[in-house]
Amino acid sequence: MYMLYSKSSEYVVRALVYLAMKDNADFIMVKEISEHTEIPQPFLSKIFQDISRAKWITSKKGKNGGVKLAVNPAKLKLLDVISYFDGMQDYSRCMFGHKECGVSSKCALHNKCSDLKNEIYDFLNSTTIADFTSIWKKENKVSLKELKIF
Amino acid sequence: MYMLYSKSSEYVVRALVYLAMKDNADFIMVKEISEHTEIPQPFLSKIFQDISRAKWITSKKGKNGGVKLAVNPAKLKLLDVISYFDGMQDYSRCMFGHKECGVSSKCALHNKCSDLKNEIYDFLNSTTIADFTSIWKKENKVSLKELKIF
DNA sequence: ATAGTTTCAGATAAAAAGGTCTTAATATCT
DNA sequence: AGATATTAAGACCTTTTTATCTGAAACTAT
Ligand code: FES
Ligand code: FES
Repeated sequence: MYMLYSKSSEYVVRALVYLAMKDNADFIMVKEISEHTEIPQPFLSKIFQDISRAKWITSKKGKNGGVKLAVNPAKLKLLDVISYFDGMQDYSRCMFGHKECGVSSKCALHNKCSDLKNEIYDFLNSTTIADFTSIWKKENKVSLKELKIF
Repeated sequence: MYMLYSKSSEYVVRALVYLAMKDNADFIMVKEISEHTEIPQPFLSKIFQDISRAKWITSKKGKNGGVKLAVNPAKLKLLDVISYFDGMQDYSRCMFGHKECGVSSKCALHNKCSDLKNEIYDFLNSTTIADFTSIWKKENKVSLKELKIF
């Protein structure tokens, strides 16, 4: 199955959204996140190690330890998250690698392809982790502002 | 790097477009296709074996042998090609696998996500191999009708 | 201090994707 | 018939991705 990003990217988005929905005062155990997001725990640990290096979270060992967001989720763009794990895509490249297309002339689909790529890019570039949380928060009877994170 | 399909799918689209642009009277050597499309020859052979089973091409061994389209490229949808190699995607699933979303309530992005997925789906479902050939053909001073394929 | 808890770090393993090679079969040409 | 050309088939290899395991380090509470 192929979508726009790797499994690691999907997982980390899911995990970060979970964190963004919680009160950011306490550290949250990887185990808890793993259970709620259905991400294999050892794999999630590894992913958190990675983004800990990127300073998106802070972690604490030992009792009452866990992980906690270190950045404002409203500033964490999907594009950044995905690029961090999968590398930056070349959105100017023809989706099917026809290299003749666009050089001296264009295929009939060139503009249609570009439009689609642009929409994908814009979505990933304009969407943040925080964007996913809004309605869910309401359901949980907690609003973003009530949480006063950052 | 992650796009919407596997390398095999990308390759086969490129190869099929190349075939669709040629006079369909003769068999064309895999080697020639490999060189023009910059697909590793042994890998391309393998792919052709696959789509030969699917009856999209016919092949002939021995001198003057090669491969040739067996179906009208205007009937070969990208979605079919990609599904054949990568399996059918679940376009209803949340892109990030948040399973709570959409059940009792939706996240703020639900509609935006759905729109994007739909556009991807529509593009793949409405585009055929033949759609890529039009302008290139003109460059090569050969029109689709002149070729009289099918 | 000590015991218990939890992440850190790195090694390792399993699975999937991408790519190559070799031999056999088949067709054509002379 | 024999030589040559070309795909078929499948085994094999490599790399990347996904996932797991283990021991050490760090923190807390008692
Ligand atoms: S062939 Fe890809 S955009 Fe024209
Ligand atoms: S969380 Fe994916 S569409 Fe709402």
